[in-house]
Amino acid sequence: MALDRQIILDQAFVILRDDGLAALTMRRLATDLGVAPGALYWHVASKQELVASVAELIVVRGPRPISSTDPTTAAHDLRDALLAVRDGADVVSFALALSSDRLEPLSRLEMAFSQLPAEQACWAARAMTHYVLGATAEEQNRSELIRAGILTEAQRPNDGEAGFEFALSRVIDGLTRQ
Amino acid sequence: MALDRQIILDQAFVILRDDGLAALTMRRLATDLGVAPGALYWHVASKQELVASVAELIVVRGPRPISSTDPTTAAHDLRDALLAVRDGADVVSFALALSSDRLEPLSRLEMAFSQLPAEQACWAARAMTHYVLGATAEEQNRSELIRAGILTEAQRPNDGEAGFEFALSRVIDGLTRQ
DNA sequence: ACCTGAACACCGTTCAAGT
DNA sequence: ACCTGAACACCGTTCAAGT
Repeated sequence: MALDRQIILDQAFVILRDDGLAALTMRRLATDLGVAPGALYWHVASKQELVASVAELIVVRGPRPISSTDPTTAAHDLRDALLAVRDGADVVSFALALSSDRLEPLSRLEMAFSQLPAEQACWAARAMTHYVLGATAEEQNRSELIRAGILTEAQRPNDGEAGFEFALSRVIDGLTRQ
Repeated sequence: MALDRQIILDQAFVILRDDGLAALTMRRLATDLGVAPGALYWHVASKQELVASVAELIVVRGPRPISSTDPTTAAHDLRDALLAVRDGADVVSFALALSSDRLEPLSRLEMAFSQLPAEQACWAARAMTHYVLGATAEEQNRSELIRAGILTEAQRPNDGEAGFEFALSRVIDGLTRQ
């Protein structure tokens, strides 16, 4: 009882945030909710659909709402939202292919490039999203591998922050120049 | 018999190229090679390590070797190598976090930005790689979802090629400008 | 309408035992 | 040294049957 779609999504978000994608199984989710695994399928079509919905939560519940006016701010907002959840970038990457429309904070992102013709603004927003997702995914995947004892802390390139800032400003410069 | 590491990697590459990441299981691989699943573990440490090694093959066996002089050419070379294998972008993305050193065609990519100071050249090469990986992964994931009947052909944004070209030239402009 | 119990068809990995 | 057989501890998903 008391089981509904929203409760399932909330708990899935918590599992992902705290324990990562490998821990987000239908069985673990069911156990946490005190229910049989099959019960979930009354409220959710499949694990794929569930993960896509959790991706929406990641992007919506970030530390700051994603700016729709300034590209640099928006990129940082997105990045911080991804970093707040383990494997956040991988999850949002996947959801982007499945249902880019439903990730509305990301589709609104083209408004930050409104100085460009509409079509180019869309392309620019997507390119910036791909860059942020790619860079953040590499970082997070590395963190997971370190946590699993497969990589050592020393193998992490310590340029992380500075490299991201440098490339981000250059990429945005290129995308917005006339 | 006649089983060795290279034969395993070759067959894994073929499975991935033709049938995608979901089909690349240790059991399918063993069956194709006419061997018991356990036998693979004499030659390969884990599935993770195997997939990382296959990522190397993807990048090395592309239609054209990846240019180490011109960024635009290099980006297209990389993209075409990824597109030649189902789920190629996802696999290389993962391998990048695990062992960026071993993907030598990608680490050589910073030579295409040798006009920049060494540190910035490295950052620029990585940023371009992240962009190409992100853009290609979205495309390929969408293809997989269409093949699975979850998405329809109509839901694919038809701007694909033009959007990639536009953003790529802008991104490279930004990364290489003084 | 909503959930349980139990099954189906899979996974990656390990390891004694064989050759 | 290299492989088999068989198991272990999992998966996602389905579906009759219960309430």
